[in-house]
Amino acid sequence: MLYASISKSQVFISDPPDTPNSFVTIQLEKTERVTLADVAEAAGVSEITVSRVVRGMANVSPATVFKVEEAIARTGYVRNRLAGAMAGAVSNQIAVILPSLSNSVFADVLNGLEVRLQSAGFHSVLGISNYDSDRETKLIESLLGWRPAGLVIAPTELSDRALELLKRVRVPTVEVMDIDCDPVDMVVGISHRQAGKALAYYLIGRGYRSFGYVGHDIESDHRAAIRRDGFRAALQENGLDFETEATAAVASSVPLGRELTADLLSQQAPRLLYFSNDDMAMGGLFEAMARGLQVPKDLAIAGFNGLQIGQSAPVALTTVESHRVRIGQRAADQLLGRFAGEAVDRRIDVGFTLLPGASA
Amino acid sequence: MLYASISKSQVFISDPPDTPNSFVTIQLEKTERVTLADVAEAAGVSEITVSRVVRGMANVSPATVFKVEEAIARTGYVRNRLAGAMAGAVSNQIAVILPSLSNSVFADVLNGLEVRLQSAGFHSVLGISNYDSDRETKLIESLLGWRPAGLVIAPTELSDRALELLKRVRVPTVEVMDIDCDPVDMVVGISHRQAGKALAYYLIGRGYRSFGYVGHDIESDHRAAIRRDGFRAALQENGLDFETEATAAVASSVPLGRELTADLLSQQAPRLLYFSNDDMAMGGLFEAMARGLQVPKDLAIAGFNGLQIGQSAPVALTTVESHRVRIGQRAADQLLGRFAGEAVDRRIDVGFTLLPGASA
DNA sequence: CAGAAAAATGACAGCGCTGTCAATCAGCCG
DNA sequence: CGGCTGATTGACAGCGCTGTCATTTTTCTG
Repeated sequence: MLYASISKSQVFISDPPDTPNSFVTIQLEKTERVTLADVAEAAGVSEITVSRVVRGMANVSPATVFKVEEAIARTGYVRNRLAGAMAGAVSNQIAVILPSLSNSVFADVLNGLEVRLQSAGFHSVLGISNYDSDRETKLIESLLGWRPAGLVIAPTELSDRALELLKRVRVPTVEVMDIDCDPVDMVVGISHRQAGKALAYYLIGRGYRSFGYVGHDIESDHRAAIRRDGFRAALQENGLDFETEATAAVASSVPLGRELTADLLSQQAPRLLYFSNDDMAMGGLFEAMARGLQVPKDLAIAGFNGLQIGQSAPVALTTVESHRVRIGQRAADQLLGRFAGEAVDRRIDVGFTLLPGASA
Repeated sequence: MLYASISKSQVFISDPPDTPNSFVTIQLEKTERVTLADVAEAAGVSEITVSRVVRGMANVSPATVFKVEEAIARTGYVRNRLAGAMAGAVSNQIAVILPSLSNSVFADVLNGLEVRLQSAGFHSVLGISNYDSDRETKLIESLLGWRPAGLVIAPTELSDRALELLKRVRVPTVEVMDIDCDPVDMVVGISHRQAGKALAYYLIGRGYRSFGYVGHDIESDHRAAIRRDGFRAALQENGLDFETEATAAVASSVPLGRELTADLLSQQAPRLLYFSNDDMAMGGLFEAMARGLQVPKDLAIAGFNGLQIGQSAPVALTTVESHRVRIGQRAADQLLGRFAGEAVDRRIDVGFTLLPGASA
């Protein structure tokens, strides 16, 4: 029994029956891989001319462009960027390393990046570090192997080896998210410490004096830790501190926020709960609602990120908008500016926005 | 004024003051680009031997491996995969094309993909089609230019040109999300039509007879359209239909769900609202709560996707879990299986799971 | 310990494209 | 109509690596 697959390039053979189906690739045409040379011959011009047409360079006559484009269509040529990048032209790939995609935060950053990069003809090559410094280093090494035009990274903790790699493979690099650091090259983000402090000042100004903290895995998510430190510093400036803390060494999530809030509420709870982010805060809000508590009268809630869903909740979340999409966009702009030879700032603070909701 | 940047490779010059800062790259060492040949010389072996060590091939003696690794460390060699891929070894890049990243649905799929691909040593190269068939085609062309080892696509509408490209650049391809189609090569997902029908059957079985639909841009999101068609087909089998519909030609979001629900509720509303997805349904839930309506007594709500947040809401959402992360993982597994020469199924149905919540 | 098998290592030829610089051609002047 | 300028076009030499096959070295066997 022998039947061709739809792609016409493969055939599955199920005989002999005692062995599992084997997979065979069949040579269909002799003209398998169409190269520049094939197109050049078909068009009656030289390879380099075809190359110029493919790259959209200006110095080719309209008549020749027409001939070549026709030949490309006729031969079914597909540009090989591998060879192009090798031969000296730069890559249009940008390495992007993020800690996680489970949380919408980094998906937002990636989204912002993609919007800008794609319209400028670049592609992202992705790596997920999972908040693991070793993995981050491995990813940098592996991704730099493709000699990307640029690198965007939401760093976990750049190892010495990582810094060494970045130095060797000179590549424009943008660190994103937190600007409270000494960047290797460029950095785009906000000050998470200031974001934490600003929210605390606001809440103290609103009259709150009793605070609790509900957080996820602060060990790995150091930016969440910095926000908490900032918040706490502002409290301490006013002779206050967190009365209680509920944390768990796992990733943030709505159910985790709900669970930890439930734990806290079973004891005597503080007047206001500061959550490590909006996902957690939504969990807290839901738990309060489920218990029939009035927010903010019985329990006040504050988060971080300014997720859309928090702003649409029946009781809008008091939080800090972290402009994640904008961070991605600005990071892309930094790279594009650098490619264009412009002088760009090393440090871009996109700023955060306090969103005074109804929840605190 | 002249100060060196941290990367040691660049210098910012702010003089003369009337021109913007200019950016100058300085050649630091003559041994700029370390190649296999450099390492080979340093280790006293041939290039091909270094290549074997770098690629972790088995047929090199431990003593040689040691020598070479030492030389690599000493010279600071960084593997150039561009050249490697060119010279015949296959790429470790997988092209991934998704319609959007604004919605967590595709971020989840990407997350599932990354988990599997990364642990097998592959990277994703990303493209966002924005539900635009032309852009999708352009992306396919551009990404295939990198001769990736595989392609994963959540198709919008594969154009003839796209199919032609896929045929020419023979690349294992997995279409993801909806399996109600004739795949080019492989497909992994669920039947959105059946998902729509299943939910409708369940709700009819629960006694509901009055239905309304609240949806986002069905024109571009054809999978949402298919779910709606399936839902409606089940209604019609029972002599029912949507009594009202509220849709808007923009992307789905919680605020949109809330807004459209508010519009509907200002008229006489149906007993149950079926939302195009969970984001929209959360908006509906929030609007109902904000109005003090009892869910499901006053208004029943059903969605699609099984987002975590919906399951943590005070009134858990009745919805259909679409196993998005699993779709990503299985898609990766399909590719990895194909690379390993295994015979893999052309169609993988990961199945959906009805989540009977409290909202309907 | 000879001889065969297995393991380790290397020489060589490209992969497909583009940067560089030279060659050719068309347009235009006096 | 010769000579000059600028626009087109092309020849050539790699980019850095790996597949193939040959060669050398080591290990094993009777």
